[in-house]
Amino acid sequence: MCDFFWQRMENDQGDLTDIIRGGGHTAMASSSELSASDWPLPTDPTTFPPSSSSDNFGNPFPNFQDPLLNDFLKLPSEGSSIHSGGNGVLGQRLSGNEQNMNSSKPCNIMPRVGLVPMPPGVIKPSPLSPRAIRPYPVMAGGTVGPPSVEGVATMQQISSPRATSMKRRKNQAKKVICIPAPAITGGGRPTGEVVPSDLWAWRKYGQKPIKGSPYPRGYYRCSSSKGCSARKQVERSRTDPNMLVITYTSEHNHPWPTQRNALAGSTRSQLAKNNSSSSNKNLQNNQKQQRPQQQNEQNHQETPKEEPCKEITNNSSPNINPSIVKEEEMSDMDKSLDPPQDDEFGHELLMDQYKPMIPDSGQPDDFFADLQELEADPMSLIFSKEYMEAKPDQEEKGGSKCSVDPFNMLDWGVGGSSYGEAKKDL
DNA sequence: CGTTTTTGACCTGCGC
DNA sequence: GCGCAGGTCAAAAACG
Repeated sequence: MCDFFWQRMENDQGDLTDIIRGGGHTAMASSSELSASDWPLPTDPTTFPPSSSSDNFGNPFPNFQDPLLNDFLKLPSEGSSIHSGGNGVLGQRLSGNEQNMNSSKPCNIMPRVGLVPMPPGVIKPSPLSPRAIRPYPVMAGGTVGPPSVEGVATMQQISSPRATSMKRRKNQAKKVICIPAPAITGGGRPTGEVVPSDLWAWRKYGQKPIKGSPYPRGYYRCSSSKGCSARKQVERSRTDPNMLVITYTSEHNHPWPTQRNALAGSTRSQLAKNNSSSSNKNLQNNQKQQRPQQQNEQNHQETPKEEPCKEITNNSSPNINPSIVKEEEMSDMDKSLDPPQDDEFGHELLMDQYKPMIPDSGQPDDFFADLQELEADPMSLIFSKEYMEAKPDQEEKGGSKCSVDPFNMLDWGVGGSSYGEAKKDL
């Protein structure tokens, strides 16, 4: 399965632009605060080791091997990642991200994944941007740089990193993922701030309005590891606000979820959002000018990475249609792996798949245990919540198969979000 | 104290 | 060569 993907990657020399689209965006378009963590994004945690072959180099995510990821990246049933026909999304050029959105909404069970090859020969060099690395002396020398990233050293040796990075900027291998985005509610203004979180810790380092798009694009850098050059851009589809276009660039050069001790900043907004409604603290926060706008928005749509867990935890996820979820997993997860036989939400499945995959993550044994605990409810809960909110829309929209999609993501979500959550807690 | 988010400025690539 | 657009930097502010 993922093999296919990887193969393709190799074939294409990694110069791929992969577009993975989350299905049923419309459904997801709930007004709820979809937490970032709700979105399982590709993570290449586990195998991050330098094992990556040179072939993968061009591939921003050569190391992706974790089940979740694989699943995430898994190709449509046909297994043809590039097929442009199926979902309106597939086979479309990256440059036209948005265009992807335009196309009809995928209604098949595995519509979410679409892969688009980048022009061959484009990225052989290194997807890494020297510039990106610049801040990290360690890597700058090209000596300590992430072993897995061959190009890193190379890139770094280039003088005028910035210039270099720029040159490669456009040619840089990217992986584009389209997922249903939290709806912009309450006339919320497009901020592009709704960023799904994945297993990695991302730090936002910039935001820019994109011409032609009412939604700004957020630039995120992996903060899990200082030397990590992994980056991602998050923006809403101009054509379909309900869709989030996440573009991953470069790869993580460190073992997965390095502890994210820095909750300080990250949690801030989330908590604020969370509590904003109820706690005194919130009042304070609200009163504080601190990103008032954002908070407001976030309350509705933003990505409270941990929020979901906390708030939703209590809600059992009756709303989630297990069958749906399962279906999802069957379609995705299963394809690559054994049939999910897990709890209703397939948590176990994910967990199982995950654990083994994270050999040297350096995470404590109880790491997963904790994750599982966190995992148990949160995700499903989150989604359930989402689902509830989204449901109306779905029905309104005709209850097409897509309507169910919100949960198509569940399979990833379960893994991704929960892990993300867990990570944070760790 | 360490980290994140925000945001204006800077730099570069690209098209004309 | 110029201007635009995109990507990144870095300082300030805020949070736990």
